[in-house]
Amino acid sequence: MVTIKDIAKYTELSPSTVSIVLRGLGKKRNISESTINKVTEAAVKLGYTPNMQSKLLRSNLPNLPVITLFWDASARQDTLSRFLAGLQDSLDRHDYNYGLLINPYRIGHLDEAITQRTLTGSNGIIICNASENDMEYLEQNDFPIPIVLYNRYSKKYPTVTMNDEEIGKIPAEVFLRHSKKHPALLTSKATFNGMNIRENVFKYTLNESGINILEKIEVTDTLEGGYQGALRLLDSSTLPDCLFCTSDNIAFGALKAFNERQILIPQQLEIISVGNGMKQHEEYSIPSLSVVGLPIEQMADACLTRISRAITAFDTTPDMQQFHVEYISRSSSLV
Amino acid sequence: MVTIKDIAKYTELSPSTVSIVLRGLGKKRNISESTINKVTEAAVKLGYTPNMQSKLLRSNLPNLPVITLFWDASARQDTLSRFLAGLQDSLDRHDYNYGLLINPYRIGHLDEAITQRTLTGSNGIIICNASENDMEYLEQNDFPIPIVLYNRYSKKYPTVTMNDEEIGKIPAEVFLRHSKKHPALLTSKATFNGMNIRENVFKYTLNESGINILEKIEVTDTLEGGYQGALRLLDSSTLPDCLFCTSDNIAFGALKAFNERQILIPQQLEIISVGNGMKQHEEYSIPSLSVVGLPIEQMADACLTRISRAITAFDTTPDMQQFHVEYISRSSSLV
DNA sequence: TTGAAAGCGCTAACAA
DNA sequence: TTGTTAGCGCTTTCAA
Repeated sequence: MVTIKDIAKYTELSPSTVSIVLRGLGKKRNISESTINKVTEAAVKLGYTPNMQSKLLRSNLPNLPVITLFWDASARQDTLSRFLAGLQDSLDRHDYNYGLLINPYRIGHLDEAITQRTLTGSNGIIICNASENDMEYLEQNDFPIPIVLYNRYSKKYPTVTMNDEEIGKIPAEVFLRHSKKHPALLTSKATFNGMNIRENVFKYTLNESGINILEKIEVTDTLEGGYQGALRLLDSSTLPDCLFCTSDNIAFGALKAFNERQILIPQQLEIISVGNGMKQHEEYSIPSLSVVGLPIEQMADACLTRISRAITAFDTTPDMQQFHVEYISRSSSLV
Repeated sequence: MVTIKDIAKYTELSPSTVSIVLRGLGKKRNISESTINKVTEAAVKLGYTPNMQSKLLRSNLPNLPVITLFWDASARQDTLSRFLAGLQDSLDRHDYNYGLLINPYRIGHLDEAITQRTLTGSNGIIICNASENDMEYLEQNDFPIPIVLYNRYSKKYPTVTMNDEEIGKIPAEVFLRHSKKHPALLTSKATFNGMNIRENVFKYTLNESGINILEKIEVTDTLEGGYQGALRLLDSSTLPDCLFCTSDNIAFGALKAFNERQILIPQQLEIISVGNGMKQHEEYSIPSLSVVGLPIEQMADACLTRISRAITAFDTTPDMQQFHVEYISRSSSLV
C-alpha cells in the first residue's frame, strides 16, 4: 500500500507538502509548480490512493457505525430493493445513525465474502439469503462483531424470520374452503429450510382433509420457469383446479401461459402465489394475483433494530423475531 | 463521541485493559470478573460504539478505496437493482477493489446528503437521479473528491449518459414506418432534461413527416398511473393507433387497461415503451412489450470505470460517455 | 516555499 | 491482573 510517506520519500519532500499538494491546495499554499508536478506524477506512478480511514480519523468527525449487509448477488433483485427500502425507512424513522455497506456475495460462498476487512471495518452484519452451506459456516465459526440473520433459523445468532408455516397453510386453507380437489404446486429448488416448511405444511394441511397434491413441478425461480412449468401442467392428463406458486416470478410466467391457452382464471384454475414484493405488478397482472404477502419491510426494520441493539447494548442473545404473513385476495383466486 | 479513553477514565483503568475487555478477550487474558463487568457496564452506560476507522487503521489491512453511490430513495427500485447488479458485475470483471457504499437521498436534497463525512470518507462519488435542483447545487460547488454523474449532462463533471435523442426517435420511426396517423404519448412529469429531449425528438420526428401527436397524457410513473392514463386515452373522441410510453411501469399498467377494454394490441393500437429494466416482465406481459431498451448495466460499468480512472489517475476532465439504446421488437408492436 | 511534530482512536508488545 | 508506549496514515499548526 502506497502512503503519503512513500511519495514523500520518492520525491524527497516532506509528508506535509505532499499532503497539501495531493489535496489540491498547492496553488493556495504557494507550493512551487515543479513540486506540485513532481508530487502528482509520483502519486500516479506509485499508484497512490488516499486512505480514507486515516482521513476520517484525523478529521474528528463523529464516529458513524457501519452495518454491512450481505446479499446474494444472484438473488432476486426486486426483493433487495424492498429490503433496502425497508432499511432506509427504518433508518429515517428511528433516527438511526448508521452507514450502510452493501456487500454482495455468491450464495454458498459466504466464507469468502466475510473477510478480515469486513470484521474489522464494520460494527455489525446483517446476512440475507444464506444457503445451508453458509449457515454451517456461520454456526461453526465465531465472529468479533454481532451478526443478525434474515429469514433463517439459528440457535447461535439473533434471527428475523417470517412465519413459513403460514405461507404453506394459507393457500391450502383457501383451496380447501373452495372445495378444490386437485391442487398443484409450482415451485423452485429449495435453497433454504423455510421453503421445505412451506411446501410440507401446504401438503400436510391438504392431506388432513384427504386431499393430495396432483402434481409438483419444480422450475427455476424466473418468469420463464413459471411459463414452462405452467405449460407442463397443461400437458398433464388431469388438469389441476388450483395452483400454489412459491414465488411471484413463477406466478407471473404461469399467468402468461394460461392466458395463451385460454384457461379461465380463477374459474377453471385458482392461483395463489407467494408475494415476494412486487405489489404493483401483482395488482396489474392479468388477472391480478392473489398472494401470501411477505412482510419484507417490517423484517428489514427488525433486522436493523436488532443489530442496533446488539451494537449499542452488546446484546447478542440468539433470539428470534417472527413476522406474520398476510393473505391478499385478488382476481386469480375465488372469493 | 465516547472513546475507549473515556471508559478508561470512567472506570479508572487503562485504555488497553478496556480494549481487551471490549473485544471479548477478557477471559482469555485473565482480566478479573469485576473489571470485565465494570468495563462493559460503563460502555453501555456511556454509549460507546467502537470507531472502525481506528480499528482499520490500526489493523494494517490494505487500504480499500470507497465509492459512494447516491441514489434517490424514492426512485424506481428495480432500476437500482439493475444498476447495482451492473456495478457488481463490473467490480468482478475488472477485478476492481472498491468498497461500495449506498447512500440514498431525497431527490432535490442532494446538498443535505453529501455531508462532510461522505467527502472525507469516500474516494469517489457516483450520483444518480439528480434533479435540476441537485444539478444546480453540483454545478455551483466544488468538491474535494471526484464525482461522476449517471444519466445527466454537465460541463463540470464526467458523465455517463444514454442517447436520449434515440429514445424519442426510435418509436417515432417505427410508427411512421407502419404508416400510423394518430400517435399518443403516455408519460410522467419530466424530472430531468433527458426526458424533455426524448419527448421533443419523438414529436419532432413525427412532425417532419407531417404527423402530429393526437394526445399527450401525463401520469405518475407507476403501473397505477399507466392504467389510469390508458383509461383516459380510451375515453377520447378519437382513438390513437399507436402509443409511446416513457416508462415500462406506465406501459404495464396501460396493458392491463387495454386488456380489460379488449383493445387489440398491436392491431388496433401499437405500443412501444421505454424499457427501464425488467426484461423478464417485458417478455411475459400480455402481450409482450416492445421497448427501447436502456443499457443500464453498461452504464453502471462505465460509471465505475470512469470514477476509477478519476481516483487512480487523478483525471477529472468533464468528459461524456454516451451509450446507444436498442429497439427490442416484441408483440405489442407490428413487425 | 517547505519541514517537524503532535494527535485523531485503537491495539499489540512489553513491562510491571 | 493491569499499565505504558509506540504507531497505523493523515492533517494541521507552527517553525524555518
